[in-house]
Amino acid sequence: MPTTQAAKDEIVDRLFAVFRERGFEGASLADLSRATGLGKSSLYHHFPEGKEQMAKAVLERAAAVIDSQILGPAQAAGSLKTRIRKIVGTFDQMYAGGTTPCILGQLSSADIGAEARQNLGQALAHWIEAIEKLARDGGVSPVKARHFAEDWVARVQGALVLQAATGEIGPYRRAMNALLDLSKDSAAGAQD
Amino acid sequence: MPTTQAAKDEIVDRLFAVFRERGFEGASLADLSRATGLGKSSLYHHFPEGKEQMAKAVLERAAAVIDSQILGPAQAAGSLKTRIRKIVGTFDQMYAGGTTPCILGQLSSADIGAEARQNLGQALAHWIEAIEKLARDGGVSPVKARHFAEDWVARVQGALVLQAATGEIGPYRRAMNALLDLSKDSAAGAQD
DNA sequence: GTCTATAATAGGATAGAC
DNA sequence: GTCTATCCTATTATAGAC
Repeated sequence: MPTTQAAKDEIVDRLFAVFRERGFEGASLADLSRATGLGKSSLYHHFPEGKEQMAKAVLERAAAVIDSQILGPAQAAGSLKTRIRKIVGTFDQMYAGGTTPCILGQLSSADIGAEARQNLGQALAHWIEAIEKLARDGGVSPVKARHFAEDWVARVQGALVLQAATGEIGPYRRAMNALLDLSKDSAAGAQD
Repeated sequence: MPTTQAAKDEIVDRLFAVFRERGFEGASLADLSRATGLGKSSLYHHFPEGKEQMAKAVLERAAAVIDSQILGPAQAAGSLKTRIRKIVGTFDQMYAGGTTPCILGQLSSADIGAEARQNLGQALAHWIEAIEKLARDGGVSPVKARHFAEDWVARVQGALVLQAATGEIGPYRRAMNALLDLSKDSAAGAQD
């Protein structure tokens, strides 16, 4: 593999952006070629199985980012408030303050193949796990923390849908605030 | 217009189902032709501007359904509890108990043209308005009712995204329960 | 590892008969 | 109002030179 990992990562990043904006069916090879600066044939050199393999790589990357930027920080040492602030900052970057779609939502109902679908599921599962950890550390009971996490992730996904449809970012902002509230709630500092 | 309105409605319903399951780019003319039982040329007879016009018709229908089945009942006479129960029942039908995508979410980031996009925005706006009314009748302050409504609609949209990705319907069910809770909350029967 | 060129096919759309 | 036949373009994908 003469190509450096960094160069490959760069390619995947560009593909990531296209799939995120246009979805799977909406992203043509011409789009992907333009975004990466590579000819179609070069794309097939890197991804012999075509678009499905590109989507798989993009979702692998998404899962890796969630593990390192969300789940990792959620489980790290430090005060709950500090961890949550860091994570909210990461979301704001990922979603450009709530103005950019989520790759997971965009590909959630597309024909991306079984392997890519598994990456998608894992990324979502780890995201939920991270929020669940934060809620538990905020003193929420195990069952409620699990539900809070699932519901909060749904809320973010939906907020991004509303943004795409109407341009409004209020729902996204309030979702982020609801996460920040975890460090202010209930019987102060229950577990942390 | 020799075609009966009922027949046209039937066609739009079939198109509706295809766009809902496959999205705009994912729905090919072949898919739409198969689902309606009409040849491509017949589809163009009904919708001379092609797919965009079909999407527009489908979203007009979605807006009409929301007006008559959600916003209407929300503003109707009757106890808050009864109205909410009826509306939740309608959602459960629309989304097959949370197992079917929402046409509004599916088309929210697609290239559907300005007119169709306006129908989409109106459908969402009326949906939010309906929930806002319910929240107000449940005794929630105006500002909070507005936020509750936007956030709840986002939550439902996101719950359907999660369902598509993972098959889980818990988030959808809990969202419906959160609406039902409006008639159980706070200073009993504040406004209703 | 990237390119130009070229298939091969699917997709959107139209013409014209019935 | 629907059909068959056809068109044209975009799209996915491959071959082979550099």
